[in-house]
Amino acid sequence: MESAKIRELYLKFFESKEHKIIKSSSLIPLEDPTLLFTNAGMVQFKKFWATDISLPYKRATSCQKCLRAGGKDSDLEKIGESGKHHTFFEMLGNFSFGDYFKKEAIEWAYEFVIEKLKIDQEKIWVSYFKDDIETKEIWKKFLPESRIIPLGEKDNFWGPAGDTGPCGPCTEIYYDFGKERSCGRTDCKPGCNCDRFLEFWNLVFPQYDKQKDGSLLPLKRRGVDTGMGLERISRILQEVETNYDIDLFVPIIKKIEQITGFTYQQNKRNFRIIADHIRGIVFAIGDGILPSNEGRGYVLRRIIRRAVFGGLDFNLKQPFLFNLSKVVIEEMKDIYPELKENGKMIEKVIYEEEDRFLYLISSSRKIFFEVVKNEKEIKGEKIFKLYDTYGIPKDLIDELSLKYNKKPMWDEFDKYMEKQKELSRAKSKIGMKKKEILISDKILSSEFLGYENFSEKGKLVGVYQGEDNFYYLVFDKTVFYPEKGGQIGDRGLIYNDKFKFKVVDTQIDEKGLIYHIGNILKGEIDELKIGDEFYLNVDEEFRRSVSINHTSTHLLHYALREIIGKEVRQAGSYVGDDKLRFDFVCFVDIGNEQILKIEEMVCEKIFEKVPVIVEEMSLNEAIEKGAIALFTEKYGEIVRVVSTGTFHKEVCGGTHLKNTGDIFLFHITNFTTIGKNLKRIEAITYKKCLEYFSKSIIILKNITNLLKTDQERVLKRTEKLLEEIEEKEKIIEKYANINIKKITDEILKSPQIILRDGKEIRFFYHKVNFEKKDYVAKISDIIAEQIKNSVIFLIFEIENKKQFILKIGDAIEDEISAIKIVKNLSNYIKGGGSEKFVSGVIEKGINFDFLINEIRKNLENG
RNA sequence: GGGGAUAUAGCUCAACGGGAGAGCGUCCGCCUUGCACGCGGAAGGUUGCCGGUUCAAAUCCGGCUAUCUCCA
Repeated sequence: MESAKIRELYLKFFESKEHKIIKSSSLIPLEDPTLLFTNAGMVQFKKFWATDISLPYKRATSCQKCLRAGGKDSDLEKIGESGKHHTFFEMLGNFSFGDYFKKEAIEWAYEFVIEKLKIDQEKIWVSYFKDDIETKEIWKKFLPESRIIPLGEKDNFWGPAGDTGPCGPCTEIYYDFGKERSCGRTDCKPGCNCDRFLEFWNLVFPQYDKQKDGSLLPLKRRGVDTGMGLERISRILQEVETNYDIDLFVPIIKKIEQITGFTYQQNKRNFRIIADHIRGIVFAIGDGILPSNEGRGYVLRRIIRRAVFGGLDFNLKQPFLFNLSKVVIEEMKDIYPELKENGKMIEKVIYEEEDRFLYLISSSRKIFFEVVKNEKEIKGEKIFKLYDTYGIPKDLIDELSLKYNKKPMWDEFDKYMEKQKELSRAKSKIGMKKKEILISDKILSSEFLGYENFSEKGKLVGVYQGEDNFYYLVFDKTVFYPEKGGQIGDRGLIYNDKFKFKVVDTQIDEKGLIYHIGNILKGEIDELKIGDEFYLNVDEEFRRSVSINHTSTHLLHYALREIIGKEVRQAGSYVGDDKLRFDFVCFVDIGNEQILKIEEMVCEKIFEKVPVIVEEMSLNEAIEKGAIALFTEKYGEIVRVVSTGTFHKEVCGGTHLKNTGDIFLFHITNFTTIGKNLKRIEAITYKKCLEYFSKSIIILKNITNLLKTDQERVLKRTEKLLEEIEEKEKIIEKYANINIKKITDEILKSPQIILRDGKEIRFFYHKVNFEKKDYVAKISDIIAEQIKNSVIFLIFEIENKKQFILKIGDAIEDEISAIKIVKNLSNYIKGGGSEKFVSGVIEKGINFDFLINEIRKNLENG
């Protein structure tokens, strides 16, 4: 039976049992910051069990794309050896939220397996959590007790996905490949690590809610959460050896064979790694993840690198992985249309990342030798440096070591690795230290009321003092917007009749506490009490400037997508009161004309006076309505959608204007490329624009006045002037050279002859009138060139500092060291340089003739 | 979020705290029927940004920004 058929049968079967078919959610878990990737079908439904929000449906079924590559249940390292693990896979599941429970779940599962998949009843075994007798009793209706196996917590107590959330006992369904595949032990049964039994469906009965401290609370709504790996069940039904032999993998494997010229049979491990990873890569990029050096992007980068590394054995020496993406997209595009939409981008991203990694590998050899030099045994510290700093893969270190007969000390390496892990764990938890001064026993999150109001009364719930000596005040309610989503924190005043506090910044922590950071203008910190009431007043002008810039940022985002293309992806932004900055990923070149066009389009939308409307809705609804969601910040259950007219919708927590007309003016001040495929636009608005324009105009006027011309001709005039300056500089250079020659000739006339060990030295000294060290140095060069046994001492003055140059001719450089002379005379002159050339400064009040005499003494004896 | 590394000419990179360089590329000239090669010459730099130490900073110190990399 084809995989596609199984997928369809499954969803249809549960639809017939009154389940709603729900689309697979993104690999980025939108509502769960504890989770790196969506790693199970239940992720998008988690909230339906844990909270009591209203349910859109009580039963659901889905085919969910999943990635297990980072975090606690990473399968990344297992890929290749076994034929049953994947980083990317599809999970079929049916779910109940406070509706049906164990009985129906098991009955339907049995029905589906026997009736629809037509699996022989004799082949079915199941396991259950040892304390869950209820489940055992239900299974006894279908299967003999000998094939119903109790297992412990490790195998049959599931969850949670991430650190917290729903979890509970589960029951697993196994396929029996027969005694001949057994390990032979008499107690061989499901849960045994041999090849006889393969688990293919896990039915979880969530009934607990795991808390951050590890305790289990009863779930608001108990339910059912099942997961059947599509690849595994396909393997069983298609009667093939491993997951990699099923119809979903055959085209990929074939394509790899075609590209590499090797066969799957020759190199199963690498083929599996590549085939598995390319699917994960394509789907991850398809969901908007890009390779980077942190977070999800970094995991993606590692997957791509592992795949490329697997391909190195085939001697391809050039990117190949990107060619495979087409196969995956072609195979999956009907079920996951986002792949087709992003097809070209996916290919390009993979190609560039491959190219980058191949470059890293080719430069690794050089780095390797630079670090290990002649050592036979490579110390752990050095291996660690190769791995940690330069990112050379462990396998490659082994390979290079073997080839050049060196021994890496991996035991030592592990110690360094362990140290690094501990350090990261420990440090990342601390952050900025704040000393508690007062704190309410009831820690609640601060309520933000500042979208509509600029002023509000609030009760004090916490006081801290930071390392920066600012005080941090927390209130139950506030109108101060904390820094998030690129928008900077509010400023303003907090006061009552005894106390006045100036807020210079506002921040929020992961619990949702909002800190008002600043210093005391009136009153004493000791007099504050929990529960004291204060007036909280945001600086309205400041807030307005920030809001102008935030709404402008949305317009800029819109214009970029219109003019450059929908594929531009926001990478970060800064929204301040003085300016705005917008970073974005973009694969094409952008010219100055396009920047002008973007600016024009933003201005147009300002002049059109378009209303800006803020609505609240669920995230799914927002996405369905076409709102852009960035996921750089944690979104709550309900999100704010900011619509600018009818043409732009964005999920955004920031503060905005009511109408784009209130921006008045918008001007792009800077456009730069800040990294590969990463560009940045900086812009100003309204008052800053006016300031900027009038300043520019005044400057321009002053320039035209100075150049005695008008605006039209000022550019040409300037160009001409620059040309003239260049010409004149050449003339100056020429005359300087003439002058230099003249002075040089002058100096050459009067050498002092000094005898040193019977050898003649010609000593030249002079005060010269140049204010450029280069010229003075040139004089000494010419003299030294002509008189090989010369010592030249020249002094000159720059900015009231008496400076000198001391130069030694080639013929006597072995006997006389300029640097040594300067050292001997360190009471009078300071400086340094080489043996042949020294420059420096003469101490105040030192007589020239005296100095000459001292140098002469050095030349004679020193 | 934490650690390590890097930032110099259009590109790849040099330069013990002392007068900013090489190779490739670009432009001009020569050679050649033309191309490639070869020869000669020239242009090209705020040494990422800001501050500090010093007589003197590409170099040392601090901060910022960006990139690479490992970890969480």
